[in-house]
Amino acid sequence: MKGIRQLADHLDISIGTVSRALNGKPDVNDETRRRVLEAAEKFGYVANQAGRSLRKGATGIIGFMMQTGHEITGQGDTFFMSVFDGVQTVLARHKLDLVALLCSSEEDPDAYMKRVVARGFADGIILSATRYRDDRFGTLHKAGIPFISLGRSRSDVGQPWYDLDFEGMAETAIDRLVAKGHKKIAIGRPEGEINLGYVFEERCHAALARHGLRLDPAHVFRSRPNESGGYKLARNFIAAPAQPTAMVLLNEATVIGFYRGLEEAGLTPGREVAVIGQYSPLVQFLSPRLTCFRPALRDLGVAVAESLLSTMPAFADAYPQAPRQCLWPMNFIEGESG
Amino acid sequence: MKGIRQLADHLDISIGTVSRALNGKPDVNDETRRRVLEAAEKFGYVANQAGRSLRKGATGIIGFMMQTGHEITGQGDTFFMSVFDGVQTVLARHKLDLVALLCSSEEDPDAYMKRVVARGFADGIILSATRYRDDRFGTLHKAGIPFISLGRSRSDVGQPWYDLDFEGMAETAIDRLVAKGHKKIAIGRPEGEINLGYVFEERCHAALARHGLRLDPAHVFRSRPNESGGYKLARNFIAAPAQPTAMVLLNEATVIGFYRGLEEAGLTPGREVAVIGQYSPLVQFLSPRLTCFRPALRDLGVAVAESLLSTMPAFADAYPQAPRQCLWPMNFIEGESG
DNA sequence: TCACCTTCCGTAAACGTTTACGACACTAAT
DNA sequence: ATTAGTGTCGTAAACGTTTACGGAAGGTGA
Repeated sequence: MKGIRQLADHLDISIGTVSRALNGKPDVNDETRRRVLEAAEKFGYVANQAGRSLRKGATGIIGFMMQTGHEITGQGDTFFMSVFDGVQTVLARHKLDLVALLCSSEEDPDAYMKRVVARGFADGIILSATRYRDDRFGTLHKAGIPFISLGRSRSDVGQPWYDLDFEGMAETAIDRLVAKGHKKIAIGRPEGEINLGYVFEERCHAALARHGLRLDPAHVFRSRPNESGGYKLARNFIAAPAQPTAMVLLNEATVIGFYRGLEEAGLTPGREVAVIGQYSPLVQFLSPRLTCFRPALRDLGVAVAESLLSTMPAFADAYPQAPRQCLWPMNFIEGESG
Repeated sequence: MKGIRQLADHLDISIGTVSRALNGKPDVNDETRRRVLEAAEKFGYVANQAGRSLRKGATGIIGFMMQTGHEITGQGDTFFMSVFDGVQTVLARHKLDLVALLCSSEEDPDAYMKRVVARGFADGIILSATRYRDDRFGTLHKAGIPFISLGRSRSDVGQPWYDLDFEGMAETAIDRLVAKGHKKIAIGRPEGEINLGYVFEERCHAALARHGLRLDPAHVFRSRPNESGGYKLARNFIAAPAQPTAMVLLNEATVIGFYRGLEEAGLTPGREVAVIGQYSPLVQFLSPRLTCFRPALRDLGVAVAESLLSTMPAFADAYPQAPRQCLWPMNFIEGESG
């Protein structure tokens, strides 16, 4: 079955009617519609993507941009897969499809975004791994393509955004550590321009100030958000001046390496050193169990998708009051590590 | 800049010439081409996806199909991201783009594949998470769409495939364990219809037979390929009849839970129980370090992409001798666990 | 009977490209 | 002076849909 032409010929009606029947337009006889639907099902006919989107000016596709180098944000697969799952349940209601736009580590993300936009690849975009300065915002804004960012940036252009509440996490973690008597608290943040590092450091700084403490610049550690980054971080931590007694980390893989580094030095998380991090499925299988913060990721995906659709004229009606911005809460999970 | 029409008007030449200039066709004056390229760059013009692929009958897109539920294969993000990276370096040579086709956990993978095919979404497809029986092979084969599978299936239709050499891993692991004196060796395989479980069990069975040993059916454990699956697996392992002394696992997350389960029972990997698994970036940060098998994933991506392109008429010339099938080697890494 | 409305369907244009074809100007060879 | 060839470009058709428009057939009310 090549196209609508063949389907129409087979049914001995015009392609116009076939198209209307398939798209649920009102002006087609019930019996005719039934026949068309039946034949389409039988032959496995599905409208060609290119033809349809050329005519309609819309693709029916929502793109989720990710970078292929796997050490950008340090969010693991379960993170994205859970978010995707939530996004898809919303998109399915409108027959929209989700695809992941994979930007190679060899291509500049800003240039990649320009290409995607110019080609008219997607009707809406979800951004991740947002940087401190991020040209993708401007590109999408200028092109008038609806988008939402998972993570903020200094380059915000008034688009909707959702972000994990690392600020709340910073506050709660610091409060807890201070209450436990810690005075010299260190933090780890990802290398590079990922925006959440800035947000996190700033808020930790503020939270400590509230308690009359200061965040020693020598106690702000940058590392790649992976296991070996965490391992090196542990060595730097141990060798740091004015030895800190607690560490707040953002990333699961970093925690693994950090644990190992401590262990090799004869230190145990939760005893000599307090460690607090972000939840991932493996943290409860670490020993000692990690004290951490856990966001509801599937629900986040749902909320993000609804917020995006609420900015798209074709779907906005269905989501009259989707929040445009949100700091997504992270639940505290008490472990043994801090 | 809306389209080629506007670009042509601005340059005061015809759209045909603009198109030819942009596409590197020979019959266009050097000076004219320069002007066109310059203007296109200046205005950020990129050919519209729909128009182009409608006319050409090709999209310039290669799709990598993944399932959104994150416990299908148990391969983590670093696995796919590394493979993607390799695939993209090859695709970039031909101006092809890679996108991940995300099949929702609520949609049947076979039905999803049918939709993708009928819409004419991609020029070529890479399949992952192949099942024992997998209708996607038939769908793609009938539609005549070039594809390759990362993993085999009983539903193979003569398409190219690449697969990690779990057979070699099984042989080597079993040989090693037997040489170390183990007689009762257990294995873990993923739940469900993922094909590699079948392959792996079969080969372990054969390897043991070579040594005059048998694989006790009670020592073949099925689990979800995640941490809690591995944890439960440890409890089952410990309670198993005719207590086995060694375990061969396929998946990194499973290993984490398995370690924890053993530890809670006062058992140490590499002492009371031998454990062998698959590499992931975190295994060297486990304690004791995991004895494991490591595939070169980026290179695998390169090879897979080249094999796929070698079956596509438009690109086949560049890859005259890409292997159509390959069991991708996994390097042995000696650890402390077995 | 006529006018008017409704229901259903066919016709054809439009979406933005690529490319086969032919036209034109010029050069080179006969 | 004719022919053939080369280099460059414009024209228009085609790709597979969706949809505005109009027309035919039938029903309804005056």
